[in-house]
Amino acid sequence: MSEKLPVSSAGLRRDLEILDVLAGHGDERDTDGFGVSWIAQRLGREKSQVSRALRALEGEGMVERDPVTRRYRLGWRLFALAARSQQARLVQVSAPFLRRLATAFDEDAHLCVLRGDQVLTLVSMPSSRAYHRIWEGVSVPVIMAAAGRSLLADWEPERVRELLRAKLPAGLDSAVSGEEQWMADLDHARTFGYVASDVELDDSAAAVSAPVRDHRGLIAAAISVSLARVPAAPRLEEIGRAIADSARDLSTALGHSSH
Amino acid sequence: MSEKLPVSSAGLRRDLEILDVLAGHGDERDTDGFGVSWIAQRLGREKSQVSRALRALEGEGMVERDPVTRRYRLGWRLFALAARSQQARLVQVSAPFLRRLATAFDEDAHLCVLRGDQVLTLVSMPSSRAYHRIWEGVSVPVIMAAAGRSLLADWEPERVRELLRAKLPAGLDSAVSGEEQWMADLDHARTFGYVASDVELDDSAAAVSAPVRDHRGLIAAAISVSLARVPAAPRLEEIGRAIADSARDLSTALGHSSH
DNA sequence: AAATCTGTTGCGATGAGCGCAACCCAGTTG
DNA sequence: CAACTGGGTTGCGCTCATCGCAACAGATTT
Repeated sequence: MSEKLPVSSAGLRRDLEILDVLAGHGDERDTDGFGVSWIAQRLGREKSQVSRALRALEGEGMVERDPVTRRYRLGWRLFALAARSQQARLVQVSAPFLRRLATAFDEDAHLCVLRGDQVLTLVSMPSSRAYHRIWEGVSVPVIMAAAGRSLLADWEPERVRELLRAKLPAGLDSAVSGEEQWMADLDHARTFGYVASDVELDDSAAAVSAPVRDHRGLIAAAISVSLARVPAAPRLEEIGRAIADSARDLSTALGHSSH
Repeated sequence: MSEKLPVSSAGLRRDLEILDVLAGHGDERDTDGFGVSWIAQRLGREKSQVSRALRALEGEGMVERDPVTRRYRLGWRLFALAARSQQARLVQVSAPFLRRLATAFDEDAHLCVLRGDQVLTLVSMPSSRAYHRIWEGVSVPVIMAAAGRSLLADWEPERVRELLRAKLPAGLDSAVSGEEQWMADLDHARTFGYVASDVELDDSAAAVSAPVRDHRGLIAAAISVSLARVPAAPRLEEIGRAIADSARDLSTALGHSSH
């Protein structure tokens, strides 16, 4: 099982793989951190390697070790760094807008950005619903995410079609219709400032999203609200407009002077 | 200037020094990032080294490069890592703080988060008292919970008033006075970092709570300590300050850089 | 055009990190 | 008790990834 990858900085990649494991893979249950062997097995790496890497990371404050259970978790330094990243500002500015939406409809409201062909959720304002999956920090393929419609709204139609053809599930008919649906959705997002879509992977029934623009007018993020039940058409439109309004106000707060 | 330190993992240290520089600059002004040479000089390292390291970091999403100014700044991946583990870490890290408070005052200490308009208690640290009600996993309306004052501290006043008018029990006089009391409490929480309130549904006589902020600067939770007897004013203030201190330290441990 | 300032890259020497295996330390089990 | 299991650490040669220099390539400035 000896890897002969071309090269880059292998150490960095190893460290980041470890941090990714420690960040917990979405499933929230295991809250006590993880042990060396478990991580090593999960990554398919040598225990010794992981052990040494973790000690180094601990020395730098990137991870912490529970002195009694001897398990590792992410450390203070990582969080301190994250606080200084560009995204932190975006999050702070958007918080009140998300809160407003979350309480107005009592549904989860999210702020998402596009990273490559993945949609990354930066913030989730939870509703009062019983139990909810945590999406913060999680990436999903852009074509699977409701917010994807808003994030791609400004793309060249050709590029969108390319992406869809590469990524859309193969079934021919559904793919073609899916593609047309997508183009219509993007059009709707551009025209009305919001777009509704049924959601593929969330447990919600539908979602509405709206693009957020930065000071240059580029789409920097998307607000998305997931709906547990699909409302009647007029109500859906009303919700859509509310979200579009929020997105526009947020854009203004970010320095976007509305065209 | 060739370093001959004993060294453990030198690469990691180098990478983190670079990230620190990118994060650093303390000042919040319009930093559009830093160039290779500047960073190299600041760290006393070879340009080439820094250049290569940065490219690797960029490839992993730890830093991003402005395509026009060619300057680097912290990337999305740090933020995503932090956001993903935030919830789990909150529970872990808060435990010692809660325990310290619980033993210091011999009163129950709780960690609560906001879900929509409900307050959910994640952790309860029991005092030595005989009778102890279990709150973990229990949701109560935000306006009924002592911790609510801390959790809403960052809300815009209009939004709070909206919520109160919708939810506060109808009796006209009490509602109005209740509303004013609430706004005063929120003000107190913001100014002093803690707030005391008499409790509506607990069997305790009063409670003190304090807001906890995460790496994004958002109020992620509240520490609350319920008091069996209302102490004299000076003592109450002392307790409040202790809780505020705990909350501040916990915030720091979560990566909140107190601006 | 020369001078600077930026950032990237080719290359040989060398030392840091890899993987294996041995080891330590607790708990379990027979 | 000895044998076993599963967690984690460490000793040690071998190899290859990284270091630093110096040359290079663009932009800007003089």
